[in-house]
Amino acid sequence: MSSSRPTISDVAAAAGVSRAAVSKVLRDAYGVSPQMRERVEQAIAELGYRPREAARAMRTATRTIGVAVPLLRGQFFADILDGVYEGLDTGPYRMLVSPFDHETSERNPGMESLWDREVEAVIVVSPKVRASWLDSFAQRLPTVVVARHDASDHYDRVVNDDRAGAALAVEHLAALGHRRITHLSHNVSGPGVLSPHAVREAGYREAMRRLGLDAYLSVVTCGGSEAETCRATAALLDRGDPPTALFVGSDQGAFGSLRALSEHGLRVPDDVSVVGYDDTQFASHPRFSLTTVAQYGTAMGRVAAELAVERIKVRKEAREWVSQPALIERESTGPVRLL
Amino acid sequence: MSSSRPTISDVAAAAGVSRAAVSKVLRDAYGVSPQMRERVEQAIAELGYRPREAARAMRTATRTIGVAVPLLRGQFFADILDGVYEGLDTGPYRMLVSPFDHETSERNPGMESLWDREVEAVIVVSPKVRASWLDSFAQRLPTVVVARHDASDHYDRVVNDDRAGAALAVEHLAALGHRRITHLSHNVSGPGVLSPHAVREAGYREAMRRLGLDAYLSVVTCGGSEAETCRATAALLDRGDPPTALFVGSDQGAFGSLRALSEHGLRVPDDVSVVGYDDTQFASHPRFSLTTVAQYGTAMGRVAAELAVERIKVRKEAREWVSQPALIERESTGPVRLL
DNA sequence: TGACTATTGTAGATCGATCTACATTTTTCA
DNA sequence: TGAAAAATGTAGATCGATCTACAATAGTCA
Repeated sequence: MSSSRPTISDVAAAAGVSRAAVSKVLRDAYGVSPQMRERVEQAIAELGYRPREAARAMRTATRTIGVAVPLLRGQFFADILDGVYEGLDTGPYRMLVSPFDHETSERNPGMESLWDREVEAVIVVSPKVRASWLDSFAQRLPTVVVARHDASDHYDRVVNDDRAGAALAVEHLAALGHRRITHLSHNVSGPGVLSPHAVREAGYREAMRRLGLDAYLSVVTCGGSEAETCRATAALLDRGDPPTALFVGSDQGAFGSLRALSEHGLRVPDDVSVVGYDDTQFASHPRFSLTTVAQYGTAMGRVAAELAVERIKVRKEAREWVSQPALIERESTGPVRLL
Repeated sequence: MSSSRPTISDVAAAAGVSRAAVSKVLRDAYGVSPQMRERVEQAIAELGYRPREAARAMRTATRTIGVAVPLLRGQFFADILDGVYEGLDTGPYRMLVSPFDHETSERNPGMESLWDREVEAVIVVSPKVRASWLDSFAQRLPTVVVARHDASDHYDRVVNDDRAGAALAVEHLAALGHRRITHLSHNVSGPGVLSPHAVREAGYREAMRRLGLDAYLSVVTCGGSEAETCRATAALLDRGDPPTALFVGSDQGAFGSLRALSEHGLRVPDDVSVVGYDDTQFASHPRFSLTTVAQYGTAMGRVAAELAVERIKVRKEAREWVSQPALIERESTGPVRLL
């Protein structure tokens, strides 16, 4: 009582009824007369009472879905979060976000913290942790993994057809006459991870071969930040014999490449064509006008939310949902320059 | 037991000790022999036991600080979240994020949901809700409000000196010879809110007057998204007599203005100079090279975290921390064109 | 040895909700 | 009217941790 948080007992005392009666009102349960409801609701309003989630969680499900994401830089994560929010907004589930920074290949602390808080399902973008860890986690708690290709009998997956997406990019560039197409890949994950970037790289190699461009295969691997990709691109340009086109593993990275090209005094697309991946917000800005492969992050988030809810309620077996990529042509790509 | 989550009793049974003994090991409390610790830890590992936060919260503080932010679009929010994470990373407090979308002027559901979860303090970016609501909330739970200027005896504030920031922008443009400087303000909040945008607008007016440019005062108000600011800028340009310089209330908005200028075939800075606010990631990209006012969002987040922790532990009275803005000159501003 | 202290462990109350089982009152209708 | 059914309310167990109070055991030293 007094200065600390009011409890259900305080409300009961104020309304002159039992704790059970208040609980019934809170839960909209059977057996409450209009008069009692009235009295209780007034007491609740007077005291500013709100039930403690922790106490509820002792007896009932939390109606909460947890989302674990790497620290929130990067437009693509924001797209996914938006989608999850949308997907849950109309239903009874709330969303709780646990950002994490210290993911290792052995464990994901963001997911563990959500497990501690008894969320009913977890949606996760976890690029580093090994698939076997995710798998054992998912045996305890319904889990939807976004943007990883590892197969699993235990967790749902929402993933883009990155192989097809890479093919779209390569075919587009090849159709413009490019042969020397370098792929800047962010495939930096360790063992036990089948990342989208690994699949994009495989898709790139496959498409290049299919188009008879084996001789021009060229992959540079670097981190996915703008700065790292900028550095990697600069190094590539400093080597003799630079490519006429870049297929970069993300928009974020592509912006870094554009920075490096600009600093090298090269024009886009006149000297070098650039294709990104994700179709993030800035790609469409006229200052970038970046040709890119859309994977529809918001839709992926929305689907992840739906799968999570489904899995809590009824479905037993794991499912996979694949988003179909589309090429968005803009002005960062053009015909190869004839010598 | 069996298939559901293991409890402390399961661990106790497996280790052949009492529940209290396990609890001691968990809390690193006094009175545990090395042998007992060994046995208990082994049982914990075997069962994959992790204590339920909800059960703990019934008896002890949660050691959690909640962060409530509008849905996560916008680089500036991401900067703040990063800062909060950094600020808490070394201490005992964890961070929980509650994104919200349906903030009204009467209440902020994200903050309420954190209160339900018994976080020990709340850090919030809440542009819409009235100050009086924040004030009454803060009387129940330590609260740090980021990016609002409303005075309060109950919550801490972390805020930029927006008046000075606006002056920096105006002075910079005036020094380049601009007179017809229009301010695109995102000051769209209702009553009971003293937003940074309101203060920037006031700062703009004050600086213009101080510089003898009263006659050129011109403010256009629009939402803060890129799209809305783009539309507002386009409308402004369609009116006759367009300004030679724009001071936009945010980088996000400034990117929208750049889009509109580009679509109108106007060059920056040759035809129109543009200044943003926030110094977000993309402002430094050569494709934008946006002159802007830095307010150091990451530092603000870090300070907010420190204030929150301080307030939980010891401090009783509310404090204000003011970040000093700095002008970052880039290539989106230049001398006014002589006719 | 025996008294005192330190160490190691446990029993059981407690936190604030939910919810079953049951008691009491009111309504229905033969 | 009176018995059955429906409506309304409460008592008290319960969830899984923490933590106080205390018991049992081991160690110390006059």
